[in-house]
Amino acid sequence: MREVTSAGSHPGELELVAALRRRDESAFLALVRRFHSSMVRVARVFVNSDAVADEVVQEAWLAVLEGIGAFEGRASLRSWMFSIVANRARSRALREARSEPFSSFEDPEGEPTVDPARFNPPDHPRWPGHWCSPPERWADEQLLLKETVELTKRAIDTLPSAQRQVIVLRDVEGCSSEEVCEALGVSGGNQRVLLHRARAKVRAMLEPHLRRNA
DNA sequence: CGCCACATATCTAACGTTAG
DNA sequence: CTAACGTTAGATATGTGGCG
Repeated sequence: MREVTSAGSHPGELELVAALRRRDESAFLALVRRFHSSMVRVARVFVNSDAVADEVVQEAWLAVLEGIGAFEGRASLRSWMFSIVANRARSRALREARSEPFSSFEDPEGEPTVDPARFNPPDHPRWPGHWCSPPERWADEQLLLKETVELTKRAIDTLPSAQRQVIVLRDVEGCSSEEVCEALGVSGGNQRVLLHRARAKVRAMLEPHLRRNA
C-alpha cells in the first residue's frame, strides 16, 4: 500500500462521503445504482455462482454503510468499496470451498448475465474488454464478434484463478492496476505478470479462431 | 508410504516502450 | 527525463504421477 496523492480527487467525492455518513438515502441509492452490477462482477471473480456473488454484494453494501465513518480517503471511494467486496467474496469463496468442494465447477446454463458483445475487444486502445455501445455492424460481423467474445469468456474461465481474477478486474472491469493489487493482495509486479500471462493464454486460445475468420 | 522427476504456478528483478 | 506500464528471464514454490 502506498500514498494515494489523488485521494478524493473525483469531483464531489468528499460531498458524497459526507452524505453517506449522514445516512442520506438518495446518495446511497445512487451509489448502488452506479456500482452494483460492477461489484457483482468483481465478486463473481471469486465465487462460482451469480447468486452467491449477489449475496456477497448485498452484504458489502451494508458493510459500506457501516464502515463509511471509518473511511479515511487514502484511496478512492470506489477502490475502498471494491476491496470490501473482494475481501468478502474471498472469504465467502473459502467457506464455500470447505462446505462443498466440487460444487459448481461448471454452471449448467452458462448464460452470461450480460451479452458479451457489449464488451470491447481485448485489444481496444483505451478500454479493452470494457463496456461498449452497441455496435452497428453487418450481421455476420456482429456474429463473429459475438463468437469471439464468447470464446474469450470461455478461455478466461480456464485460467488459473489468480490469472483469471487479474484479467477480469483489469480488462473486463477496467480497474486500475492499483485497485487490482489492493483487491487481490498482490504486488504490482506480480499483478502485471499475472495479467500478461493471462492475456498470453487467452490470445493463444483465441488465435486459431481468429485465423480461421481472418 | 517416501522419494524422485517433471510440469505448472508464482514471484522478483531486470529491460523496453511510451505518454506526460 | 521520469513514471507507469508491458514484457521477459530466471529462481523458487507447489502440485502431480510413477516407482520401489
